Amino acid sequence: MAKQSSSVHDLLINKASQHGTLLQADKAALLSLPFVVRRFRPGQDIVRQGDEPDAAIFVQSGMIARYHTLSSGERQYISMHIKGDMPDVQSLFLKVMDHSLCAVDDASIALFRHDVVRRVLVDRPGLSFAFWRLTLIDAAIFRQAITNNGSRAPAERLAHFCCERYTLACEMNLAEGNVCDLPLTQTQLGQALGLSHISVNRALRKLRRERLLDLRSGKLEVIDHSALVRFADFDPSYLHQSKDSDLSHMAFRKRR
Amino acid sequence: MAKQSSSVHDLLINKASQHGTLLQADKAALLSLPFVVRRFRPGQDIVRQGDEPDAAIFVQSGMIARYHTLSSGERQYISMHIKGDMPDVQSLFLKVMDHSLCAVDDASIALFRHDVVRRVLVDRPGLSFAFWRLTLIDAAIFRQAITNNGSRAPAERLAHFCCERYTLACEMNLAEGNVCDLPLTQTQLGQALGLSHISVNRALRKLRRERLLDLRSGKLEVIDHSALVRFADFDPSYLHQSKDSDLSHMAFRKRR
DNA sequence: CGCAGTATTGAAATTTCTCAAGCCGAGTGG
DNA sequence: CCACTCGGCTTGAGAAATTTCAATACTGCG
Repeated sequence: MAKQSSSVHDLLINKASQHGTLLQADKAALLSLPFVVRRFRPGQDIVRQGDEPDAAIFVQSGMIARYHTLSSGERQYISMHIKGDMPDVQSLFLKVMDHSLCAVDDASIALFRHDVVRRVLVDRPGLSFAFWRLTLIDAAIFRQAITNNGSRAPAERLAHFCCERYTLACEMNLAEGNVCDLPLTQTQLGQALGLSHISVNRALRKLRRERLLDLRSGKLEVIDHSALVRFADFDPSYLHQSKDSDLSHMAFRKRR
Repeated sequence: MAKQSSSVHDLLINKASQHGTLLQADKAALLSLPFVVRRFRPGQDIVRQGDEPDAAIFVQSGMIARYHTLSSGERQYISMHIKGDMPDVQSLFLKVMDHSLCAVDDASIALFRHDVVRRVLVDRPGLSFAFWRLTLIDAAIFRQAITNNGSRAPAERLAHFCCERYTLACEMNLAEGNVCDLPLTQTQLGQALGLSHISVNRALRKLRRERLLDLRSGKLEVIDHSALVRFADFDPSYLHQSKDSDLSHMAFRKRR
């Protein structure tokens, strides 16, 4: 399904196809979208809270993160994004950024101008629905983060986060065996999970000792997947990976 | 702008108009949507995690809440919704519910069948964009909840939550002076904010003593708004209340 | 080789939670 | 009209968890 293609357009079409039923004209419209590629260094900001970007971001490689900055200067990471994600579709409709985006490691981003994308979406409901669905899945992931950070003890919380990251990496064929990239420092994990970096370290030690997972040098190794899922109380259905809403019956062709 | 109208259709049109530029045909399409009204008692579930609803929910009155149920049975509230909210647009595109919805107090809900709504959205990009925008604001609120629950001390956290609820109530003309409904018990507040009900009580005591707000018998009174906002580090821009993305230039009319 | 950033660990300080008990107020039934 | 009950609120005190502080290792890169 997600074949190894270096082309941004192919990636985009694959991603949209996973979340809607695309007509040939939809795919052609995507292929017609111009973009520019930019590279970012670890920690570098891509857009900042308060900005009014005029382009949508598509991740080609690497990991990027959303985060909030509190008035105290403290940082809270909101979500992580990898190849194939469009973490900034919202800026198509919400002019002012309410959060920032930064590169976590070396990342390559394709930028699609908002006006061009909007023009395509007006005429192509099939594409609108596919991208809309992607933003809804994003929202489902936010909801899980609320629950995870609010209701689970440190080790369970970290385990749940790792389950999610591993599952999403697998979906994009980015895992090699039971290992995938997770280039976050323990401090950053703490800022994502609402824990001190010390607690992250101790949670991690526990997960290692119980032989559930290992996480070092930016690589996550899932040692015992089923035990890990059980420990973390991880139910992947919120990721809505199966195209569970079959919209193919919809009369996309019917226009006047 | 939001005039006192008892009609669900008027409410719906007002809401959509606040988030997009609607053509006459868009409004007519909304008016043509059939719905049924249902009433719910406090605590009653509207849809449950795992359900596959065939209708979207529009809140006519009262407060309803999203929540997750953990395998331990513990409950985590995700978000609250009042008159004019459509907390379940996502089920148009994500078949299986990843969370539940329940009534917090007595609530009246209008139900719009998915197939009918989808049919309208296919032909009316202006409506799609308006509702899409609403789901994106929902997502922005989730992001704030992650940050609020992850980064703020109990009193600040509760204060921020109250700021948000009060601001949203004002937006819908549901506040009388500096008072609005907030019919949550301290236990429920704890389940929303990731705190024990004891901590909620102590946070509340602090906010009362400092004369920032009062909250009792389901009513929130904002005593010193500017001091409260400062204390909570509340910046309402994430609510995107001003229609900050002006899409009116878009060629909605251009169809073939 | 050495530096800077990251990881690890212990121990003290603090926060938050749990447990337990009493209070208050609305609704009920004698 | 009053006693009763139930759920929610309030408070204190001890227990438990988490954070902070501090010091030491480790690692990759120039």
